Amino acid sequence: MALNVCIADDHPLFGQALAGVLSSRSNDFSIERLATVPELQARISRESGLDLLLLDLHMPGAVGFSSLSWVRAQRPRLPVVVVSANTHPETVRRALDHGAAAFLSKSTDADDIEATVRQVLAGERGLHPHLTVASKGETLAGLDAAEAVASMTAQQFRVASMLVEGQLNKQIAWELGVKEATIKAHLTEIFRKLGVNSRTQAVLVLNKLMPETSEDHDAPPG
Amino acid sequence: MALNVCIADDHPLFGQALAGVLSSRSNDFSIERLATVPELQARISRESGLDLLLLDLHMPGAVGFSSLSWVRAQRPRLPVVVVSANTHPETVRRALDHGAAAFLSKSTDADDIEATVRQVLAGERGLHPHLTVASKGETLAGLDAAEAVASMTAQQFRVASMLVEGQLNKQIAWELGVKEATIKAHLTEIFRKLGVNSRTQAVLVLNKLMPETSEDHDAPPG
DNA sequence: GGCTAACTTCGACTAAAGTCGAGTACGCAA
DNA sequence: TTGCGTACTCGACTTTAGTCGAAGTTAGCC
Repeated sequence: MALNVCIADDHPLFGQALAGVLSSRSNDFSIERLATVPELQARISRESGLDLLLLDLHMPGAVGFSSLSWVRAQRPRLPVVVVSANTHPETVRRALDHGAAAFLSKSTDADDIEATVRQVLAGERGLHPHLTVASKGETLAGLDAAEAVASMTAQQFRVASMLVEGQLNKQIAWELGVKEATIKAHLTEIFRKLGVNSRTQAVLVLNKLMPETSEDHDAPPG
Repeated sequence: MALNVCIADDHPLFGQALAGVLSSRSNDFSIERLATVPELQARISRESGLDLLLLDLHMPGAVGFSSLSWVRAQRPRLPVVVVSANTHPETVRRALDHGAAAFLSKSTDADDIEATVRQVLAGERGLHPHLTVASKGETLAGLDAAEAVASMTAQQFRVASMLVEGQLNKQIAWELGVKEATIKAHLTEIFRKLGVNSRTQAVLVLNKLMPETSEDHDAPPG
């Protein structure tokens, strides 16, 4: 008996390649393809024995994990493999939190894709070994840097602002009227809050939140 | 005589599909594929008559438009078609600013891909009608840095790429198989080309030129 | 007053970054 | 061949960055 696999992806070439990988390796697979969220909704509502869904998170009409959440609610027993180009650990974790059976990077090669699909069809729930998942605790690595900035004291914020302007500790110390050792101590604390361990990494994180702070360093966060 | 087309994309399935589209429609195409920036650097440095390069912006080792800038500097007469899943008008405009001959969305279907490739090979420089370009309102300060990046040697480029990932000199040295002193010497030269005098400032300049791969567009389910 | 907690400051020390000069290797032109 | 330029490499040295422990300050609280 054939296994019914549905591929939901709006990239024609990729979807076709994905279908090709599966169909070329076995006659077991009966494959259908969808390219939009409305199509997906119609298909899922129809309830005709799907065995597996390969779901792209970024289809037209989909926002974040909305399509995954919806499918999981409609068909709790239908295994869903999320396929995404974004393999950020946080994204992977959230996909699994939302009930994905597995997570495939779009960079995965044919062999690994087939292996993952077969594992999921066999009832296994696992992660591709190449991927990493952010634990719920270490979320500060991502955009939650904003939280870190918000937790800074006024003086730390000033130091951070001058840091992302590329100033030396010596210059920052002069402007704030303290010794260089003091700036270093502030920076150590800033690094801790940002979850980094070097000035370079801190600059990279902060630069996303503070693209260009002007001359004014007197505005600590609320 | 065959047309030598090089596909640089780290997604095995997509790259394969792309190659399939071209080779299945004509015998004119001689196609090679690369999956990483180092491979690309080696191939471009080798100089053996390529007619067209299809370049994915988000390959491992590439940050932003760095790979495009570098290729354009090395081979000004080699037409480069940028292939990207990110079709934001600003991204499209900057790709063209950096010398891309055309811009293809990864959602483009086979017919349009073939048409675009043939147009570019025929010497035309145009944009896929489905795409829009951001108006040239803001002149990116990054274009100065783009020049600097373009003037970098292959090794300097590798060092710069790892620099903007927040790696220590020690780590960069280990990955490139040289002593830390060598990395420091490269960095001194990189700083000179960028017109800065510290690692922090270099990161800030390079980070504008390389606006970082879109990390996370996801929102919690609502 | 005595106590706690958060913020700030700093010195001494270790680690990393950055500069300078020099040596090697390769291609290229006279 | 010799000579020249470029890219790459490295060691020795100076400067900057970063950690750790500790102390002064302020405010609130019993």
